[in-house]
Amino acid sequence: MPRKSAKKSRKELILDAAEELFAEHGFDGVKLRTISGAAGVDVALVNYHFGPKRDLFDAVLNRRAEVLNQVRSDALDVCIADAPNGAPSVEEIIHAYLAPMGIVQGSADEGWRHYFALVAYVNNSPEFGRDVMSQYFNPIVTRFIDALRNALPQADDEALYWGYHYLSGALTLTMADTGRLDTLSNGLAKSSDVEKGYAHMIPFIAAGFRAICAR
Amino acid sequence: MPRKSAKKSRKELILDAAEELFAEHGFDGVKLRTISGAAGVDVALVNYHFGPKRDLFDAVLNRRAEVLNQVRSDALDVCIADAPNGAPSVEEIIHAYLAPMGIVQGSADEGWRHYFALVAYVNNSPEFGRDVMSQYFNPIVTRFIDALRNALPQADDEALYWGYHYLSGALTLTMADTGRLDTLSNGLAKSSDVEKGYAHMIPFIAAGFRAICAR
DNA sequence: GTCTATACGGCGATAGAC
DNA sequence: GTCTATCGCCGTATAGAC
Repeated sequence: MPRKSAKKSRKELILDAAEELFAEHGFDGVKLRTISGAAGVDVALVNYHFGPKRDLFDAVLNRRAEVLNQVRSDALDVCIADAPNGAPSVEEIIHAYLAPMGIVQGSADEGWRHYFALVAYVNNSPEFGRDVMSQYFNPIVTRFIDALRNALPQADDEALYWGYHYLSGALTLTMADTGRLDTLSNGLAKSSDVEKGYAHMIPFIAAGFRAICAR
Repeated sequence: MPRKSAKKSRKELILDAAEELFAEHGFDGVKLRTISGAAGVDVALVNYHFGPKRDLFDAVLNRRAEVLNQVRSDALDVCIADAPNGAPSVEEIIHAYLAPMGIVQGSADEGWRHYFALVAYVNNSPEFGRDVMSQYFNPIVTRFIDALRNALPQADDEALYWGYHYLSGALTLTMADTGRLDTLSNGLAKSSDVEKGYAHMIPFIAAGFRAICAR
């Protein structure tokens, strides 16, 4: 078992290539031959390791989902533990929810950036959005909504869910990193500037939650 | 030329079918044969009317883009005209930006619902997000950002663009209507309930803009 | 257990004959 | 406008080499 930067197995190389290509072109926009070519392996090896194409797609999603959930869960634990009477502010909760995005900075691994773009694709997809997102992320999202409910005592539950929906949309468009923001703003705002994207997002979303959850 | 509900031309039937299928499965997820089958015409007729597949995709986007831009532009004009000293509030501007969504209610035409889902797909796509969205919507978006700048005098321009980015993400996920919100909330919030989705969105986004544009 | 060479049945978009 | 042909490539299966 490769502990640290041991040379990657071919199985991992396939996952890396699939991750990047699925994120950029979607499930149907990628041919298995393109993936195998990018990974430098034979086409048949993909089928050997993962079976049909759809199973490869799931394997890609699966690989980092657990890590992602753990990072978020830990961040939420910490912010609850640090808060007076265990009730962190809305800002602190949103900050914890965005914590995994810090991985993308500071890490030389491009894989996470591709993975987030893939999640953005999945989240907005009518084909996969409901089932796949629910399968991997519902438990952790529910934890965050519980924390938000606690921080906003007068919140109407329906408004809370809509608020999360807006947060989810804003976040995934940012993760998709399409470059449109750059074009629109003539380079003033850069969609690749994740740090700024997330920094502005915390007060923006927190204020939104307060606005619709006040009574 | 069919003025009102004259029977649809086969060209329009093809556009209708393509609109729905592209919205649901993305560009690569749809076969021309599926489109022609759904439209009840021969495959070759698609190529005859529109040329290659990509041109059909553009034709679908094009068809309603002008109407959409006009509706938004008119709504903005009205809200500027109605406002004291021509300076509408942030809420009023967001409301105008969401105006076209009213089309989807009150209209029996399912086409608009499919079109909005298609725009959601395009907006989040790394392949099309930058160029296609800019091509069709940059002018109108710039008008709205100008209005927002006017409503938020202390606004930093970069923050303004990020704010629009979050609005865009929240809106397109709502338009994508993936049904995830229903699953997540156990049916308490319904992603098909566009009226509620947009009603909450106005105060949510307006508060967000105020928060990051205050000094 | 890992991997490669090869093959195959099917269907993709498109163009040319009519 | 329509019908038919074409050519290439798609995902997948398998037999067998390391």
